[in-house]
Amino acid sequence: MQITTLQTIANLVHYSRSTVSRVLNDQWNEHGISEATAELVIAKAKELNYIKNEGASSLRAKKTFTIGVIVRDITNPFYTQLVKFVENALYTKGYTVIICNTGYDLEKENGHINVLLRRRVDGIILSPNQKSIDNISLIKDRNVPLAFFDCKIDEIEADYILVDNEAGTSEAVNHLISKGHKKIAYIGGDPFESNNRLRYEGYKKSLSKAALPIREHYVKHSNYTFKHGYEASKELIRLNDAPTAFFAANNRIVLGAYKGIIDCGLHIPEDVSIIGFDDFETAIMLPIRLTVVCQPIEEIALCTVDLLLSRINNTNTQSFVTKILKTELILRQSIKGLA
Amino acid sequence: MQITTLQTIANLVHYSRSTVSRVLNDQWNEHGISEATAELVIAKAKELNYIKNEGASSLRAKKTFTIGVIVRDITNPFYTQLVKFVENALYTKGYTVIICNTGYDLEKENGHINVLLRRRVDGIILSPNQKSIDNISLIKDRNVPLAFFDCKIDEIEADYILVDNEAGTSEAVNHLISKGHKKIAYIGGDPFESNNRLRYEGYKKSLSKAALPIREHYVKHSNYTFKHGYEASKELIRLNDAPTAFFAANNRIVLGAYKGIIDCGLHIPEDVSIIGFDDFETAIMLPIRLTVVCQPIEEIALCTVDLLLSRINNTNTQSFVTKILKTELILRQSIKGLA
DNA sequence: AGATTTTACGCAATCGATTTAGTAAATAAC
DNA sequence: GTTATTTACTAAATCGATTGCGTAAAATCT
Repeated sequence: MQITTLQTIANLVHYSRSTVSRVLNDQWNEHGISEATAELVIAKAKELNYIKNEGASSLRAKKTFTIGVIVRDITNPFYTQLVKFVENALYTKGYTVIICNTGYDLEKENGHINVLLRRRVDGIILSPNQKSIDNISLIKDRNVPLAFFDCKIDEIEADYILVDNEAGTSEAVNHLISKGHKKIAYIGGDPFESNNRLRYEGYKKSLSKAALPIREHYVKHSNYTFKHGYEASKELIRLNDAPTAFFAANNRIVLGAYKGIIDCGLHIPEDVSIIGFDDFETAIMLPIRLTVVCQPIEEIALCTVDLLLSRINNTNTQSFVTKILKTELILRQSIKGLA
Repeated sequence: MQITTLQTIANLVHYSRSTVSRVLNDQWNEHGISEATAELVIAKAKELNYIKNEGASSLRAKKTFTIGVIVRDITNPFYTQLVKFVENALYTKGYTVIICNTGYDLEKENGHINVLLRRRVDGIILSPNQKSIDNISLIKDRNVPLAFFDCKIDEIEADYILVDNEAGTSEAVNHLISKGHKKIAYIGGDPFESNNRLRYEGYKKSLSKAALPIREHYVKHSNYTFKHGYEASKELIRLNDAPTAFFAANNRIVLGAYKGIIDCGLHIPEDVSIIGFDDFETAIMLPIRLTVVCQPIEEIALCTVDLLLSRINNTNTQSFVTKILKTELILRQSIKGLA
């Protein structure tokens, strides 16, 4: 049993491929094809259960209606959500998405990028990484439309959709200060990553503005992991002048810190207040619901998709854009006011 | 600036497309092409930064090295994990994955399936749904290799990779019974879904075996949501003869029930014991770590991929297979022994 | 030297859909 | 009764890579 092609239909209705193609693409009126012919073709196509071969179309059209989305850890709920919204938005616009999970592995990132290029995707969305520079240049060299979200790489000029990390963190730390906290720790991620640097800037600015000292031993950079949050919080708690509040730079760290605090036998927020960057399901599931800085994930996704599509369709001719979205402070239960 | 094709290279090195193709596919020795020619071609390809157009290859080869994976809710960590492992396994085998999230929307499922068929994917992996039957027949009608995981649909003969829901639940309920519980509630999902039916069977069998009555008001079927877990647990707690232990049929329900118990002012496990189906990150993040029935997610993913690829490559000629994997009971803190 | 084999390639069809540039036949206009 | 126009299509090139079949030229054999 052969697969039905345009030719199959053409042979059976005794018209040419061209005619069949035009009918099935709803262009028959514009090409002087009689309604009777059109109906015949459509009926035959339905009868044979014809499904167009997108690959063949793409080859001819030099457009695949496919977008690659590369994230580092799809199991991180921040990315899961992002991917979900991106997929949905692109689906609505008629695009198919190839989601690539690199697991922080540069080799795999490289492999995925090569696959996407071989498949001639119309564009790529990427949450970049300092170390990805070489991989990214593979894309830029090919002039494949590219949009970054989540994180900025200073060395690379491109379209970025970001959130205001500095202002978001400042708002969080200001909130802690307004609640009477003076000893505030910063448990951060990768010290070379732009998000972390900006969040740290926000932290420092808020402290300075309130004339509070920035104490180095209250600052724990390392990486965005549960483990780091866990260990850092334990170390901080053991200090003689232990901080009364923790700012945690992402969803993983905040969970680790939460657990670290509990495991030390302390209570949140009575003994230690905690606030995290990123909102996520578990944050409201914890017995003490976490106060967090929430990123507008859906908005990030939609903006990124819009921007990328505008590049693909050449409707946007301005030079590179960096769009910075606002975060939202969500007050819940993990912060206590000090007397 | 034109994209480099085989023709571009052929023109520059003054050999035919065939020769260039053979060289770049490492078939030059088998076709009597001299090493000098091969080297020249390879050098020129590198110089021009040639990247093969997979679409064109696919068209010719009638094989796309693409697999569609359809899940209902990619933000459910169970599916996120599954998708991650599937993607990784297929990546290793040279396949690209198109992940489709339907959000429990049959229209969207239909749309996604049509996209996958138009793209001539080599196979589809699907977590099915009673109501998906019509959509699934679109795939079966086309003879596209298909593997199901997670859930069985009795009406459809196909390859299934499942877990032993009945035994897993039985083990969980037996554990509760062994800890002295006699009043055990079942908070379930969709009563028409095979997983839920089997889990319920396991529940009933364990009770019967222990000569415990099956009390209807202890059984709350509805759907696999947080909300259902939350509400059901509250209703159960309000009963005069409230159960001492809850079995929750998935990761969402168990979280809802957990929250419901806490919100009623009760303590886990002192006042109520709870056990859930599915392990997930939050389960160990909760202050009382949840005892759960763990599904072997990676194994499910690998088995499904292996089975699907064996169908695609025709190395497996046996008729439909249903593979049932074992679950594992993970004892943590949410179950208390009754005196 | 002539026959045979080996070396080193090329031609052209093919995959399936799209599109430009036509053409034959019917109808209308003058 | 011509010419112009409209109607209703078609042929063939194209997208880029692959492959079965074929062949010229060089090398080897007898």
